[in-house]
Amino acid sequence: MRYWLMKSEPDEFSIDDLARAPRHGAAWFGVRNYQARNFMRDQMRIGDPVLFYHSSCAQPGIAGLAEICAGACPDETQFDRNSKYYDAKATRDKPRWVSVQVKFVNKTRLLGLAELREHKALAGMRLLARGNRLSITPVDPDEWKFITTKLLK
DNA sequence: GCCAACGTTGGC
DNA sequence: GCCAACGTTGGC
Repeated sequence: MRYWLMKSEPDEFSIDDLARAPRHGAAWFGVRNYQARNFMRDQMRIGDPVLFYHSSCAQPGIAGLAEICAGACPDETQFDRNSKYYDAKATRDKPRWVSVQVKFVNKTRLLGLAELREHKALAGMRLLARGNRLSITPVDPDEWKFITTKLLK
């Protein structure tokens, strides 16, 4: 089992939106970065726990917990000419982009980016690495444990 | 809005 | 394969 952090812009899709999603969760579409895609395609498994992170907003930080509830399948938006995620080079035969299904677990207090940076135990987090822009990053088990049992209790 | 950092594209 | 130019991310 692996742990993940997934970024979402709350204006687009927030933890509250996920909480309102159906029982089978919501499709995580629109990822257009190969590294992030490969994480979804090759390493994510059903049941993997997820830190849900709000990015590009007034208060960036961890806003809740989620869980992977279905594995990678083609991201439908790549075929949709009307979508901002449309990719002319993707075909049904050779899809480029995948999405996974994510379901709500619970909302947490907003654990802000500045606060995350205060803790030595989290200094190695991929999220916090200089220049990191990846929207999906692995989280070490120790980091997961520290965040969920120390910072979010 | 600014800007640092990174990813992608495309000419050579 | 190199690398300049460009586009995007995302915190501030």
